[in-house]
Amino acid sequence: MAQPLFQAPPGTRDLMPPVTDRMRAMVAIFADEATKAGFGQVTPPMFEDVGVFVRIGESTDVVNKELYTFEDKGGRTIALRPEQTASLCRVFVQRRPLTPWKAWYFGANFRYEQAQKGRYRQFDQVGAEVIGSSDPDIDTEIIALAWRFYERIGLTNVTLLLNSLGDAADRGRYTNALRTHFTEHRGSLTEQSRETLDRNPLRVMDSKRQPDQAIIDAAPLLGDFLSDDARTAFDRVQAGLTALAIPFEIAPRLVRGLDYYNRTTFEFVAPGLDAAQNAVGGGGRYDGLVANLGGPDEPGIGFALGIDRTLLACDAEDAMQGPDTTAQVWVVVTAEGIEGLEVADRLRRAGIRADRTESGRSMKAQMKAANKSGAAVAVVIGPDEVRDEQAGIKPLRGQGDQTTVDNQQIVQAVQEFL
RNA sequence: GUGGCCGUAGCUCAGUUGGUUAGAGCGCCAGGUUGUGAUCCUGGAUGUCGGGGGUUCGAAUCCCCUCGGUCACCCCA
Repeated sequence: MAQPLFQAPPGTRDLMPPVTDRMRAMVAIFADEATKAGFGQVTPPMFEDVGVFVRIGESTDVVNKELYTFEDKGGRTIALRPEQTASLCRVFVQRRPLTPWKAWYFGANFRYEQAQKGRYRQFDQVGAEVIGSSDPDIDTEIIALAWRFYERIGLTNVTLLLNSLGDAADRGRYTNALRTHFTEHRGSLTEQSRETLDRNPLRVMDSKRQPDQAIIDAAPLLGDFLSDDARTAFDRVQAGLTALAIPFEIAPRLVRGLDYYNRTTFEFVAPGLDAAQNAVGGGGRYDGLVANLGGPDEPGIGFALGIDRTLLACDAEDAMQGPDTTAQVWVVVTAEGIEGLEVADRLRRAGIRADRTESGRSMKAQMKAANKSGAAVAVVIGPDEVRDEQAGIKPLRGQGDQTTVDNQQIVQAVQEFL
């Protein structure tokens, strides 16, 4: 049937091996890097009071049109999280851990969007946040965490784009300058950009539409609007990255889509990823968001990395292959008893990946399955072996004849082939 | 939300200007080898041709609607 009765909802996928194996390994590497850097894992619920996410900014698409919301049986308005930074800020406000608080996370996010390559309605991210410090060296440290992660998974074709949005006041002055500039050229802008201009002039900078490019190129640059403080901090971050030998590219027009960002913002782009969506990670400082959520006026910075997209980027350069999950040994049993179960269990307890064919199949069928599994060796047990309390040990690759060992020697005999 | 392309077996796909019981390869199952895989040979099973409606003597093929996939816009990881 080409279209079964039920399918995964649009924009969602069923992740299966080997993708699941690679993702698991990737998350384990991130966990290791984050732990080494002093971050603790935090797992907030996948849904929150919708208000938590509304604080991200009402002019962002993520909240004004992509939010999955529903009313629960208690009459609360709940939203599936579209990202986790706001959730982590809520955790901070509710739990009040000591500052600076360093937390990392992993999990699914949900956005109601039209799916395309690298973009799904449910997608996994790993991320890290530091709340309670405005030290620009923390900015560097957070960027370094992401960078070292990419290095560890073997992804080499990644570009770090860096910018500073300045403080709220700088941003306000800059936004006004942009509004003036774009309004002057309003007639030449695409219709979509004109709409964006009315909502949020900053975001017009993000347009990839050809007719807009000339006007965007002529627009004032954020760098000219930075306060001395913001400028000094930005310089310090650049010095830090240089000291850590982390290459970066200043992207004066990098304007990230979430309203809460200020000062340091960055994005990781994978040019090898053959898709329109080639930003594999991004983040920035969000001083003010915690206060917005009803907490103390603590600054914060963090990033999120898309697991799906990162994996796609890895595909482009054959990186992050994931663990070997093929069976090492196949247990072939044609006797009536339960020897197959027993031997497989014994091998597994010895740490060996051992599998078997369902009982009752012919020896030929079982050997075929053994061969196809990729196992290096088969343990063969028929009525004769059961009677003699022995087992046949048959190499499945290369040459070598089948040998016979005592039942108690099976694990040891198999190990010689691994 | 908008647009392009695409829906035929488990998978990849063929199917002429509409014309008999809709095909191939791979995979799967069985046998050749009554206790031994890979190669080889033989045989076998599986399709509401995504769904609904229409045109027609006749529709996988043409028309309409609908569902789904994919890529792109928008936006973002």
